[in-house]
Amino acid sequence: MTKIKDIAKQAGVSTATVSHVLNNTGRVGESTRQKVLEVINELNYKPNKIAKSLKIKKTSTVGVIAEDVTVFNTPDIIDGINEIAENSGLGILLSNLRIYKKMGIDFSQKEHMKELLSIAFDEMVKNQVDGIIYIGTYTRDVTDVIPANIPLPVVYTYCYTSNELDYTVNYDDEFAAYEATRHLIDSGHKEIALISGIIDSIPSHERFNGYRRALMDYGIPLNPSFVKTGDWEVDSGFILTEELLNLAKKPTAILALNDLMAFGSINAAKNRGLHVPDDISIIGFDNREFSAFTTPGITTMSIPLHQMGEKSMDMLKLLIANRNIDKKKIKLHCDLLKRESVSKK
Amino acid sequence: MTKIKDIAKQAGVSTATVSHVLNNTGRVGESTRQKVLEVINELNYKPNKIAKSLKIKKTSTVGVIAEDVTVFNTPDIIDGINEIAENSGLGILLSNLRIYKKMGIDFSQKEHMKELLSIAFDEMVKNQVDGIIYIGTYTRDVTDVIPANIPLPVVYTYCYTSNELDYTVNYDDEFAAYEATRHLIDSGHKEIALISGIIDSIPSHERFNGYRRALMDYGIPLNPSFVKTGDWEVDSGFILTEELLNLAKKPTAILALNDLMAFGSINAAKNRGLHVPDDISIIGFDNREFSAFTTPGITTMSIPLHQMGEKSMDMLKLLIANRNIDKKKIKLHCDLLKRESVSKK
DNA sequence: TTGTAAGCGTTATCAA
DNA sequence: TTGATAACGCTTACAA
Repeated sequence: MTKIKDIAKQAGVSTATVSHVLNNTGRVGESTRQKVLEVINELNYKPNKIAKSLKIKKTSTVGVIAEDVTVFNTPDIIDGINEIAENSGLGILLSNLRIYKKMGIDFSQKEHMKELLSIAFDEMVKNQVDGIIYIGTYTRDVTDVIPANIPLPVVYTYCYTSNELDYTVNYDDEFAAYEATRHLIDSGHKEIALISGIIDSIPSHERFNGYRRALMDYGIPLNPSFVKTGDWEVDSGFILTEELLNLAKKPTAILALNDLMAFGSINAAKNRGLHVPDDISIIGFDNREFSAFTTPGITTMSIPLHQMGEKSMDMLKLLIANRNIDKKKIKLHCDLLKRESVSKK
Repeated sequence: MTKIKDIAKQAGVSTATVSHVLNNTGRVGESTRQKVLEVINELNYKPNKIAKSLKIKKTSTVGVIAEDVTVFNTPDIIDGINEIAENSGLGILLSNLRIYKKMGIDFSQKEHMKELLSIAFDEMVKNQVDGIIYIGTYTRDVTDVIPANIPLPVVYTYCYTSNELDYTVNYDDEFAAYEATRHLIDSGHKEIALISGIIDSIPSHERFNGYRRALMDYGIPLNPSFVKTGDWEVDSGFILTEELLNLAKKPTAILALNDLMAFGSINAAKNRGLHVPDDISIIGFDNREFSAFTTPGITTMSIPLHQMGEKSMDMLKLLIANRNIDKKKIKLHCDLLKRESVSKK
């Protein structure tokens, strides 16, 4: 591999001079610069970033620790990170924990998880990355599972931390659910049921609050028998919708807190001979790719994944540059994506 | 940041000794080893891999250049790469070209593309990765767009190269189409139409061959009016299926060469009042996530993405270790995934 | 078994 | 405007 010394020799200058033309550190005569550039080109020289990093104590690469790249939210977040990184000359060192593959969504294996995270963060430190972005797979509190004393700036996205000093980028669950509910109300619905995810999850909680607040704002009493608790999976959407449809007073619309359950919900309605949305409107959450392909297509809340990646990277850049950050916790808005599963009442 | 020198001083030994216990380079007394380990732990020392890499001229990280991480095939391939890398202590430096975002599937912008690739590969070289895996977004020949003289081992996956010295990992399009067609034949169909992708694409070509060979093997004459050329998008599946259904002699089954067109095809059939699969069977290709959520679920050929990642990484490891490789071109088999869009005739 | 010291390819200080 | 050289943190002869 050709190195700076070779260039220097060939061009008849010192390594210092070569380094200066390479980095535009100024103070080098035009003719010398031309000569050096020429030789660099001729020998097809590529500067060794490892050596440079060692010297300047900065790698210009950021670590991205993803709990699982195969989960639907992750690729778009990474894409957003990339968009900013690319424009800033930053590289991405990717660590894929493969958590979903290794332990499903059973986050109770805290010790195992702690171990994995500890290794992943250590690896980033050893590789001297300038900062780290952590991408969760399900929005939840990761505080008791992340290592203590990480000697680098970290931004957490698609997950929370209970430390108010941590930097996080998320979307606004409460507001999104409010908007979803409001869309149903705007469409003339008053009997609006809710199919929630597992009860002790942050999104379930927040989204329920949004649902309730929307009903209140529009003077619609919350009917407890309209609130069902599922487990985020298709089957629970199906089963709970059947329960809802067995009620003496049936809902005219259902807010399912994710697209998977919305899909189950649609199937249950169809199964009862009901037409969606003519007989009953159903709205989902997440804007999973498949929700454009169901019959009918699912009206849903779209999570700003790409933007979450961008914001995370923006934040991390500021942290790396040691600049002041006004807001440590960012919440982005979701967009209502209208398809065919909701109609006017 | 604490370094080897600090450990040495604190433990009262030389840096050489510390290095030896760190790397198990043997020849160090048990009591000294214990003492050193103790100090390392106490000072929470993390070896600087940059310095190490510079010295040993090996980074133990591989570069992954993905044309677009948001395209459906890429995350699973990366996951496969990761599984092997993780077990081998290899890091992943990720370069996301974002090609789909930047130029759609218009691969005619060769010059722009060449430029992007040249930068990406150069960046990997500068970062001294030990080898590179290139992940395409659509199976095609990338020969005239990849840089010349890459001074590192490279494995190409989900794309081809016309250089017989290059290493590639792909799936067997011809065989997969053969299997798909055979499944239709096994189900009693004889009037089997084909909706192909754009004509000058490798998968279209190969899959057509598989379709033809299956018909031949089972003594079914190929009916030219049953062969339609689409563009991989939903709409073309819809339109071409309408054409097929307007034929005097209609097919009883359709092989759509991707799930998107299969979806369009199903919609066209439904639109004509036909029931899928009772009136007409439709089989897709790719096993996109959404194909489990359509009505009916799409029977399709599942691409071994994860395994492609694994094989690519296996191959790259051998190349890095300078070991002999018997097969430069690997083709993996796809699996038939039965859902509800095909029935016995 | 342990220590000394050169060197990996850069950058940057200081002197010329 | 240019060059000589120490230093970044580690590994690894080689010597003790």
